[in-house]
Amino acid sequence: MQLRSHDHNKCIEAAVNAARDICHRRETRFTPLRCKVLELVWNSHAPVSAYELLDMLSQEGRKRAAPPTIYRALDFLIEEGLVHRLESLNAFIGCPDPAHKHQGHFLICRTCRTVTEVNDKKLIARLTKAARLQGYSCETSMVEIVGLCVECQN
Amino acid sequence: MQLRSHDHNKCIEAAVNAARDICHRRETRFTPLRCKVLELVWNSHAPVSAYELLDMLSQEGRKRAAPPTIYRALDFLIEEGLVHRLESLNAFIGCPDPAHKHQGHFLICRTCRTVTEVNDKKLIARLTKAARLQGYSCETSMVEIVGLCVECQN
DNA sequence: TTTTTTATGATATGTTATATCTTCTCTTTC
DNA sequence: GAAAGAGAAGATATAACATATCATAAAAAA
Ligand SMILES: [Zn+2]
Ligand SMILES: [Zn+2]
Ligand SMILES: [Zn+2]
Ligand SMILES: [Zn+2]
Repeated sequence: MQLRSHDHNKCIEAAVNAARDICHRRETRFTPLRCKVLELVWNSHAPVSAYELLDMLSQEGRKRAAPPTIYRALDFLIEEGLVHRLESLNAFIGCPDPAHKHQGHFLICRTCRTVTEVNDKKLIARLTKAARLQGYSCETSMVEIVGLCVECQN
Repeated sequence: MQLRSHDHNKCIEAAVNAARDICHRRETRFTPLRCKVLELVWNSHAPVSAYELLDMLSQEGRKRAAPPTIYRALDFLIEEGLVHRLESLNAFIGCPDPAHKHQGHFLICRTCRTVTEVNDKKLIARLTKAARLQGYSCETSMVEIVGLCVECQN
């Protein structure tokens, strides 16, 4: 999914609506703070750090929040599969397909920082196999591929 | 490569000898400090953090070193492919095959913390393909798989 | 030897994340 | 509706991870 020009408000709205729906079905609490943080995460298709989110939250008219505020909200959103953490960037990004829980795998453009989530069955199969060949089980897998996106290759 | 009982001094010695050799061929400087840090990284087959290395270094009779000391040594060792960084653990581990530079992929046991490096051709091929399917190039890839090692499955 | 380069030491600070205790809010029970 | 309980958010402090910058030392080059 590339950025190009698109109505990003729709992206945000869709993400929030999906989240509300999912949490309602699971009977977990999609509170105003958690909703606000999810919106902020979805401010762009680029990953955002916890402290950037804190700054954004402060500029929303609220009084300055402390780090635990944002980390707790992120913990919830990650637990519900609404947000993923990018280990190599210490940053967070909204999941475009939160309905079914999964471990996200990511393509990161080193130039424009756009991140695309992939869900490649054959890749997952190969990860499992590579582990099994060494006698390991594969419970979760973190995959972050850095390269150039379509746009930046030109 | 599993741990079980083995003569770990041989592991350390082999790693240091290989490093000395590689740096000599490349005409890069395998200084006493860098050698010491490599030895400390190889103290076990589990990942070790930068600050743990600092503590270990202090207990070697040297006066307390400052963080840049260890980070600079690690930067060198990583650049030379002698050590890899585990992004999801903020930790470092010795490379068992430093002769040929490569991006390491890792199996991490969530119980005993043992880490095994894998170099799976088919996995690398699939990572490249998954990226290309989205129009991305694949320059480097971080793969960290968490599960249980052979020992811990029993 | 003098100059230049590279490595290390030292100090300060920046960035990311968590522990802990308190307060608030909402729900349940009486 | 009041009391009790559970979960969320606020507040404060601190831990854990990492880098910028300038000074000094050691090694290599001229
Ligand atoms: Zn968008
Ligand atoms: Zn996802
Ligand atoms: Zn060993
Ligand atoms: Zn390796």
